[in-house]
Amino acid sequence: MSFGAAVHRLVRRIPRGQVATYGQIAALLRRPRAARAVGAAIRACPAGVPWHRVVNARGSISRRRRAAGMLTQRILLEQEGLRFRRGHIPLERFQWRAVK
DNA sequence: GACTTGACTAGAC
DNA sequence: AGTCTAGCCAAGT
Repeated sequence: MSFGAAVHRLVRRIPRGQVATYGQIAALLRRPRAARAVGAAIRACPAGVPWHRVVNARGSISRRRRAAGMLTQRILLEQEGLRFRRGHIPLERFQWRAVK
């Protein structure tokens, strides 16, 4: 199974109202230094994958080449009840605690 | 199969 | 507190 497919499978498990970080996803896949590659994988994720629940290590939305998607991500997260404080989501409260 | 490209990160200044 | 840097790694070309 490709790395990308593994990322998508894992992202689908993030519950509504919670978020995970790129580095966290990488670590869960036993590739602790592949955070960047996680971003690349999420860039092309299939429909149905809650890609918006993945944020950077500070709990904020990462910059893209084209900023359009950033607002979309924020809106989707707020629709799930998450609130931004000072430009970021407080991870201590809303980060997904994966079992594995 | 050799570059290039980032939706990354931790650390240094 | 804001920027910069150096590693990193899978995908795309």
